[in-house]
Order: sequence, then C-alpha cells, then structure tokens
Amino acid sequence: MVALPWSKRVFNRDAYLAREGEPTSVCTVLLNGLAFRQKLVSDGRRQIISFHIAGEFLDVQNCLLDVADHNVQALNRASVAAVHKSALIDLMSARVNIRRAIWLDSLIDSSVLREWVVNLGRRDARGRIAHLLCELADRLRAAGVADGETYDFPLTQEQIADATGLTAVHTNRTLQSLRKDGLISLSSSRLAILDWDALVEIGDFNERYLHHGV
Amino acid sequence: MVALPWSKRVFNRDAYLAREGEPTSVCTVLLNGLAFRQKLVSDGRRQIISFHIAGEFLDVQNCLLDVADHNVQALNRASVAAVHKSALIDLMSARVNIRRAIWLDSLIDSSVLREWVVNLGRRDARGRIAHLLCELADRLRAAGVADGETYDFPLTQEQIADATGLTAVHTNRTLQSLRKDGLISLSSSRLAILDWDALVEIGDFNERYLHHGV
DNA sequence: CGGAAAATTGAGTACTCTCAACCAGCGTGG
DNA sequence: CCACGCTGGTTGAGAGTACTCAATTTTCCG
Repeated sequence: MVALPWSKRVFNRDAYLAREGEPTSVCTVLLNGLAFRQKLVSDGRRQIISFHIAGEFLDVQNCLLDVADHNVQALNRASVAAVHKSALIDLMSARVNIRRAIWLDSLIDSSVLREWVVNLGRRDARGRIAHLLCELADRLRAAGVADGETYDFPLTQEQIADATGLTAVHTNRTLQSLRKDGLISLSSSRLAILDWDALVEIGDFNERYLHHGV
Repeated sequence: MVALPWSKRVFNRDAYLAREGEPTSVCTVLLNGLAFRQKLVSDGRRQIISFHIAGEFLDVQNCLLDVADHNVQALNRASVAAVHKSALIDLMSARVNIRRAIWLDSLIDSSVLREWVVNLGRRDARGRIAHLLCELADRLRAAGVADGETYDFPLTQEQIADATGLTAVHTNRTLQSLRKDGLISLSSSRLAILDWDALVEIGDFNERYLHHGV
C-alpha cells in the first residue's frame, strides 16, 4: 500500500479553489459539498462549465497541465482533499487500478462536457434547464446522495442561468413555466421532480453519456 | 520497442467512423484529412462537438468506455489508423511516455470542450464564429499545416452552423457581416483572416486553453 | 451540360435579452 | 425587537438577435 500525503482544505460558498491562468501544484478531490468550474468572458459574464459532487476530481488535468485554464468555485461550504500532483502521478505509476480509475473519471468528465455542448447549442431554454435538472438528479442518485426525485438544490437562479447560457431573468421565467406545467417544484433550496418522464422528454435526456456502471 | 498492430482505414466525406450507442473496439488516430464529432438531438438537429486534424486521437475514450456516446464523421476524405483498444492499453502500461502523451491529448481535448461550452453559452453569433475561426487557425498553425492566416477551409456553412449552435441561414448572414467588415475572406474552401487582432477581439479568443507547447 | 449541393436573399415570427422596478427572506446591528 | 441592508427571486415593457420558411442564385462535379 502506498501512502498518499494529502491535506484537507475547507472553502466557503463562492470561494475560489483555483483560478484561470495560475500555475497548478495540486489535484483535488471533493470530499463534501458542491463545486463548479467556470470561465469568464471579456465583458465579465460567466459560463459555468460543470458541477461536481462529493467524490469527484475537480482538476485531475493539473497533473499534466501547468497552468489552469478555468476557475473552480465552491457552490456551498465544501471541503476537498488536495494532493500534490507529483505524488498523484507517482501513485498512478505504481497502481494500475488507480490509474485506470482516474483516467476513467476524466473520460466521463469529457463525455459530460460533450453533452453540455449539445445542451447549449441545440436546445431551447426549457430543454436546457430540464436537461440540467435531469442530469443532476441522475448523478446524485447514482452517487447515493438522493434516493428519488427530490433533492437538495442549492443553486441560485443566476447559477442555473450561467450553466445554461441564459440570463437570470429568463431562467426565472422558464422555471416558472416548468412549475406551472407541474413538472417540478422548487423552493427553499429543495427540488422535486414531479414528472420525471415529461422532464426527460423536454430535456431530451439520455443517461448514456454519464456512463454509469462502467 | 513494442510493435503495435494497427490497420489503415479510409473514409469518404460524411462517412461515419463511429456511431453513438454502438459498442467500441478500436481507438483511432487521424492520419489524413479532417474529422468531427457530433451528437444528434431528438428532433434530428445536429451539434458538432469538436473538429480534428491529422495526428489527433478521435476516440481514446474507447479504451475504457464500452459504448460510444457520440458520432464521429469524416469532414472530407480522411484516413485513420485503427488500433484495438486492448493493444493500446497494453502499450500504455508498458510505456510511460506513450501513456503520458495519450493522457495529455485527452486532457487538452477536455480543455477545448470547456472553451466550446463558453463559446456556445456566452457569445453571440459573430463571436462564436470568430472564435471558431481563430481556434482552427491557431491549431493548424501549431500543427504546421498552415503557416499563416490563410488556410484551406472545407467546412460548409451548415457545418459551421452546427458547430456554433446557429442555423445555416444565420451563419450565412454572420459570415457576410464579418466579410463586409474586412475581417475575413472566405470562398471556394479557402479562408483568409484579414484582420487577426480584430477577429481575436470579437471572438474573445485566448489561446491558453489550447495548451500549446506542454 | 445537367443535377445536386451549397450559398444567398427576403419577409415575417419568436425566443431571449435588457433595463428597471419591486418584493421576499434573512442575518446583523442599533 | 425592529430597522436596515443585502441577496435572491419576480414582474413588466420594449428591443433585438436569431429562427423559420420558401424561393433563388451560385458553385461544384460527374
């Protein structure tokens, strides 16, 4: 057994875990809470690129890339395990299983990114939000965090907007339309999916890209 | 030296090299020509997810993922080297340098996907197309395929539209607007970037995400 | 030279954005 | 204990970008 030196770090809501353009030194795994990756465009607007739940790597790419190409922020109070990149690389050299698990994590990460490209490029506001809600529900379920179709949902409407390429105002109206149609219920940080099949239909959601059970 | 059994395969324009939902058996490297990855949504519209030039892996993820989560098509007449996934995994186990090179390729691939998410989510039509043109110019230059700001450009307007999340009609009008402003010249499959700095400005292009020279 | 694919144009529509105001919940401090 | 300030959510009206549909021209190839 190889001992892997790691340190726990705790971040408050909205705190930056990594910043675009800065040199990288560690890789981090999310232990508790939620985090997201984002990039800012020249006029200051933000695009959220992915959400992460406990157990996922936030930045394995740091192993080989020396400067961060995006920002990482805590969504709520979150803690991570940070490992020096060289230690992780050594561990991966020594242990085939770990190497494979980490590579698999990053390959599935890519698959999710591809689906997000589709979501932003080819679905309207209702579809984009429906798809996002389905994805999060499915991932939380797979992780055993939520058992059914009701789960804690600490995203603000502005964050949903930044993840779906919409404005906060239009996100608000679109959520209302989903509520009015009896598809979801969302209040005080709690989401209930009332009609899973309909939401899947609207969001054109197919879980294949999540590669569960590989 | 480990011998790697591979076979060359040639594809005509628009031919499918891989189809979503089908089981995977090989990994392919593009030898000649151009290729792209895409996904189709339920109403049949297409979203292009990435473009690939000679020398790039088209589907390393097949090594660990048993079913394709997207389609791969040849953009023009293209040839690839196909390697059985298990052979590639064995080679990666044996050779640290190759393992590192392949992982690096897939990590940069992810970085490009992240930038595409930003492109689709937070830029308008002119910005999206400008960014795409800058990215292709920069990658071709880095690969030594094009020396300057003029290069062969076999994309149809429909393909540009599918890559930028626009319609073909709007893509046409947007290209005209870029031409009218003296930023580009595009005809008979040949693109000239007439004002690189202005195009970079419009597309909010920053080459960092391409991780050249890592 | 003919036919198909690609590019272009026009007119009307609709989705999403912008701006600006207003409301609700909540933690803090006087 | 209540006022205050802040964040997040909601609403309205008007503007604008991008879409749809359908026709037409141009280019590309066999």
